[in-house]
Amino acid sequence: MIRAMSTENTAAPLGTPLTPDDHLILVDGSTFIFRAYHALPPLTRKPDGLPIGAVSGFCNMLWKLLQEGLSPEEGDEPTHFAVIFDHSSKTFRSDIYPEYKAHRPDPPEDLVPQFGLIRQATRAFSVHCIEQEGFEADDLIATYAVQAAALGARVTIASGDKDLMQLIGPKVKMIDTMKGKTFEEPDVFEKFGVGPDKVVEVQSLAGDSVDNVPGVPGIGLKTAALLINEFGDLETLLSRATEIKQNKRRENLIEFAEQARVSKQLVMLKQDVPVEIPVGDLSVTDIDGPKAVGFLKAMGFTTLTKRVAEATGAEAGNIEPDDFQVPGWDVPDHKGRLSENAPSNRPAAAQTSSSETLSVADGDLMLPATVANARTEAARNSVIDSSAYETVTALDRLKEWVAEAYEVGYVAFDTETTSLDAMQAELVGLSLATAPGRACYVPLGHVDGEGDLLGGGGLVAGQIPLQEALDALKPMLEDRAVLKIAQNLKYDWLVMTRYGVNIAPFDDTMLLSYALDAGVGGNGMDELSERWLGHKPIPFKDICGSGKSMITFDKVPIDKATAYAAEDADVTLRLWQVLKPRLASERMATVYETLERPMAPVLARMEKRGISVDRQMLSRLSGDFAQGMAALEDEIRELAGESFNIGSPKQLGDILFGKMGLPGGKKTKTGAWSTSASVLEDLAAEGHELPSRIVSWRQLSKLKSTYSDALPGYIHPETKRVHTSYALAATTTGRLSSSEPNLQNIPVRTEAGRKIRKAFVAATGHKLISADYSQIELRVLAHMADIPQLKSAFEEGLDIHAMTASEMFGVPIEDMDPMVRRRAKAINFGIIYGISAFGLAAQLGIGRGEASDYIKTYFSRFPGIKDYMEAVKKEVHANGYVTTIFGRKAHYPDVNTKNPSMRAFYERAAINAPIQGSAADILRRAMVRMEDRLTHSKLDAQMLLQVHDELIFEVPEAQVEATICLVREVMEKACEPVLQLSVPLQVDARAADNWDEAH
DNA sequence: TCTTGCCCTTA
DNA sequence: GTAAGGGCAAGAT
Repeated sequence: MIRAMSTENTAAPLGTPLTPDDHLILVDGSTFIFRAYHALPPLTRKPDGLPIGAVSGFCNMLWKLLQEGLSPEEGDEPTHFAVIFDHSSKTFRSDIYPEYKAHRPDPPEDLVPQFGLIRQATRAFSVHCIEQEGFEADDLIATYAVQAAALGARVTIASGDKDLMQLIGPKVKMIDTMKGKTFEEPDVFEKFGVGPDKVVEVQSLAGDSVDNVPGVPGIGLKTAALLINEFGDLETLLSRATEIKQNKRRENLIEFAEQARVSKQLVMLKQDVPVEIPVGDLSVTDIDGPKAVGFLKAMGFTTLTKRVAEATGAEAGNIEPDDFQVPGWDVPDHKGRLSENAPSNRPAAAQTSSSETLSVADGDLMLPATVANARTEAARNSVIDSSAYETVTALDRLKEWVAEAYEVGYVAFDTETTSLDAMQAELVGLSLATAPGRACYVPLGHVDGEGDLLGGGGLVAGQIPLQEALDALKPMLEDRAVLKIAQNLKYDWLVMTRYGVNIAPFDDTMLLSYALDAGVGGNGMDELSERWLGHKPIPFKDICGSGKSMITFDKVPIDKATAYAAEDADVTLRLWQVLKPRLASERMATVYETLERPMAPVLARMEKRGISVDRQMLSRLSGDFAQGMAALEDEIRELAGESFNIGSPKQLGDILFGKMGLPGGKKTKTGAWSTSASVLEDLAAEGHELPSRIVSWRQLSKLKSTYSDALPGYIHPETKRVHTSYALAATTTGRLSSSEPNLQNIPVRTEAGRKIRKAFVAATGHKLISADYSQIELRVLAHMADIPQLKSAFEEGLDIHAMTASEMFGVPIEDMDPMVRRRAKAINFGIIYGISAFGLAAQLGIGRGEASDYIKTYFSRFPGIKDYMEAVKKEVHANGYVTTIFGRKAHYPDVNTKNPSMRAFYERAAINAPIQGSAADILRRAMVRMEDRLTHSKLDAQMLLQVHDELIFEVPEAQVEATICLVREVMEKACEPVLQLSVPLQVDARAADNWDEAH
């Protein structure tokens, strides 16, 4: 219903003064225009080339305001309503201070022709459209607001401009419709530290860089509020400035007193504009349906036309579109010139470097940072309405969406399926978005909720047949002219490739976020949406439930599915608009384009291939482990004198440290005695039997539950292989992680553990090749910290730990005592981990003082390491992040905490990140190149797994030698050509029938 | 039924 | 001392 325009509304006759029963809404047109412009894709235009993105956004916002009003309370309908615009940029303020708003760039050229259209739109909606020469919209709003409030009427100002907050009072509130936020007196206090009556005083001191209001140098909002609260107002403060204690502040207040006074005149809104239209004349009138529809049709806003026609009862079919000329819009000329950049004419532009995309999308005149900031601002201010999406049930309609994707040049895309496991997931539907708020859901596989034995569970009627939909979508999804935008594309890529669709090219908002903000927070869609859009998307739980009662997406009613799924595409598109421009402005485009984006399809293919595991072997192992555990359990029961749950650290602690009275060592963080392996081993070394049995039992228990029992459950029913899932954006350093199952922690250290590894086997006629970097992190460290001894040791192929020991303790490398080498090895690892005496002592089982001495010795022998560590610490404290050799950033936002142990922790992490992260970058580079190199060499080897410094391939037996050779070359030259590492990279590679023997 | 703590596996 | 994922027990809900 159209409350504001309802015919029941008893509008006051013209000229009648307002009464306390009246409610005036004043819309700040300028705020609306700029937000509408930045919220929508820049290239939205009519077929004749006329840009109309801002007009569209404005109409939608105005309609929403008219339809919903401003407040949920009944009886708050406006009796008076107007949209106020700026007339021109020249006002009395530029006479006072020529620089006022002078540094503002001219409005973007594609916005200019839209100003007039937006005024027409306002009138088409039968809304008063107010502007007056010589005055800003703010002054008109101030005048009307003050007049109305003086008569006792309530006033609501719809704006995002904080300058208007000075008007807030008992009768006047402000609402930011984009943020859905209302501002009343307490909110002003929160923002300015003073009440509305003092806002002007504070602003005149603090100034405003956006409007070029100078203020007083060195005084910001906080200080200004402090001073005004102390002195009352600006004049009092200036006259008593000599009393200020802080030297600089006092001097500035005296020197810039006049500037502050000018600032006050600039920010103080004029409340006595001789308005041409009296406030009483702003009463609401009924909307003229046909008039509004005529305008909307002329603009080509089909959705809104339909809505307005429905709401007003206008017969849309019988109304001709308005026919009008836009002043200053020379159609042929602009069309011809702009079409160079028009999406339909740039098939190759879809996946370009981000700087090119920017210039195409936003005009050559805008700096990347300007675009990025504007997009961030616009995104935060936009509103997401998940009830406004379209459900596509007709093939023709789907084709129109596809056509729109071609027209725009990009489309946000998301799949809905029956499973989180991309290898098992069946397609249930997919969603598309071509502009913020413009999204749809295409249901394809929804079934009736009653999937019982009596039938039911059949496809819900009215869905496009799956194959027809895929046929309509496939060309677009594979076309290089359309950029596909997804959140975690690897998932959708895997699902779609199983339906014969190879998505390309693409952008991935999760990877954009990761390249820009690794370590800041999560990169999941819900979290990004809250962070960047201030919007919490519908939780998956609300749609499908959770736990045992969780339903698969195909059982979700289509209307609910549409709200959820289309919102995902909408949010993804909006996130892309915010994040993509930041690549250029923050110089992270290369990282994203070489280390992140290309990894998604590479990993997807690895996951799809999977690896073979020997189910029988694992089953036998489980039996063996169970036997071993049972034997140990008997012994343990005997030794403990009672039966208890060995898997419970709590019960074990009671037995060991309570009943048996053994000396407890470490405590856990909850204050309980630790029963960790190191504690138990210490007790065992003192001759206690029970702890050593526990250690053995735990080892078997771990191998059984985590590996031999669990792995067979991951064997895919059709491929008969195990398909892990790699997370590309889960670590702060740039490493991958693997889960379901985690194939990056398959045992290797113990004999029993290696039996698990033996169960990973090559297919018949094939071998597994394992190729791993030798000491890659120490090599990276030698390069980055520029340590001569380390570099020459690697150059000469020496045993690096022995060399370190020799350097530190002055012993010859030949016939070195293994204990001495072990100490040096621990120190080398410690360095990589951001060494502490505490940690080294724990590792080597020595005293803290001794460990500290080792570290001192190490630093004196390798002073470059110490310098490097200090430099990294300085960097992370100054910037909040550190970088790898290839420019990846790892953020540590909390590194400046005052908690000394937390601070030390973040510092160690920051020292480790460039080392671990650079090594991860090198692996990524090798992986991105590997497939092409294999193909070009006519090798059929398949990359299956990555374990941080190791790659596993499956290779036909006849190609083993050639493959090892090529793999080694690609890996060892992974830094080139952009970088020549100052140490050689060395790769060890072997082939065998199973992973254990290949390793 | 979900979350936290503990412990263990890898690089 | 760095970076991860996962199983199980026990406590929280």
